[in-house]
Amino acid sequence: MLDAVLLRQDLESVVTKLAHKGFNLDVESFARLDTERRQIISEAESLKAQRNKISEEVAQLKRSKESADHLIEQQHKVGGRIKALEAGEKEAEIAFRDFLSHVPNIPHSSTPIGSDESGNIEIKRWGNIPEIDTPEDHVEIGTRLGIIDFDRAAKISGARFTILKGMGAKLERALIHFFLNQNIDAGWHELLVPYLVLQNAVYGTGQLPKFEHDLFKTHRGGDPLYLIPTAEVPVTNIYRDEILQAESLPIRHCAFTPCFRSEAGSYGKDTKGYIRQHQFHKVELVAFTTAEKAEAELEYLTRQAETLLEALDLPYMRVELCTGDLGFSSQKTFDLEVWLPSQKCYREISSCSWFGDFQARRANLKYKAKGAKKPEFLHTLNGSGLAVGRTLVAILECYQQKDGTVVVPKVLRDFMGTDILR
RNA sequence: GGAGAGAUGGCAGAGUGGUCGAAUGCGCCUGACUCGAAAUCAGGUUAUGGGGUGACUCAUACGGGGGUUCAAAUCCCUCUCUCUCCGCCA
Repeated sequence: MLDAVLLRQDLESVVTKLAHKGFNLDVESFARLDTERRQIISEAESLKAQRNKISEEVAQLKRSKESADHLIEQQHKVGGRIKALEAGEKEAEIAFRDFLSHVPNIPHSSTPIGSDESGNIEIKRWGNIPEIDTPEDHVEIGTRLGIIDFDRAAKISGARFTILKGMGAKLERALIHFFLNQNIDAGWHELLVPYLVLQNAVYGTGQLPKFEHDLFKTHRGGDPLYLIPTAEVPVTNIYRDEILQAESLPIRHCAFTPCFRSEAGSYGKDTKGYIRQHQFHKVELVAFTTAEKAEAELEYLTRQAETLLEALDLPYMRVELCTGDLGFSSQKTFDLEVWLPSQKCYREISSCSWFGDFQARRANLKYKAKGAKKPEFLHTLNGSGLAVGRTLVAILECYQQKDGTVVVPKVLRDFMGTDILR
């Protein structure tokens, strides 16, 4: 959520920046909701002040055993008006918050301006693209080796689910294990978190209210529960309603979770294979830090994800998203894309984002510097480290051999107990 | 699933209708004493929102929501969570 004060004071520049993100801010609605809210608050509060004053007088009269009937009568009327105003206040507050919660984050000043992904900027490429004359795709390889089964998965769960078998399942597990250990060794603190979360958690990271259709939803009793679309949701929310000490920052967490996405908006894209699934595995990196340290933290986090690809010797590219391709909550994002021989292009495998205080304001994540008068909102960042399924796809395709076998990346051989999948 | 007990400031823990944003202790900060430290003493120490350039001021908050009342930490309803016992279970 954006800072209402910023909008009030610098509305024009906010409008321009949001336009770069393809968002048209309704200036009139904002001004109206903002004024209405403040007016009703002022009115209600002055009445409450009056009520408190009279209550005080009543108390004094009662204490000295005098009659307070005339005052109590007066209070009756005030009480009724306060009740009405409070209802209006609540309504105005909800309307204002609802409006703001649909407004995306402002792109960072360093984010390149562009309208869609064609405006993204390549930052770097790493690794050698394997030369394969007629590459098989991971579906063919996995099916032939008997380690991936799409058909039977469809039988039990429908489209966009997959069964991994034997060495396929083990490879997925090896990657989870490898990613976690690498991240932990680099100082990221592991968390194992719930996969079902309350509504306010999904609101806190910004998937709600706008992107409800992307989420799987269930309930317990009357409370909705959402299956997490990424570990970002439970992990980012763990410090909600707390005030952290500035000296403890940055806090860096990594978490392995399954992720669940209904992806209603993406029908027709990647319908075949293991690229886009309703359920997939991911190891996520999440960092909390101060405004001053945040930009450096984005680089640090992105580098951590890159080292994982480098350790696996998978060729990748780092791309900076332009304003038009930036996610709802993000102000600056680097995507890491891995080379897929069958598609002859790079595909996203990690998205490393800096959210500024946008998520923190929604989730109420704060820190206080030593000697500071007021607590401030944290800056949050996250990125995959890495998406497990897509890494498995990249390995099958990049490490395929002419004889139909797949070489196991060096760093996974101990865990896999073999050098080659055949 | 059944029975019961709880939820108060950073922590511990008082408070059962008005003088309570809340005793007391611990912690923390500032000052005094000291060469310095400890001990001791004095003072301070929540957050959010509204108004004001500001000093400041007003409002709200005692797990969440609703109610009773002129007035609620305190009474009533409800939800959530925690703990104890029984049952069941991975």
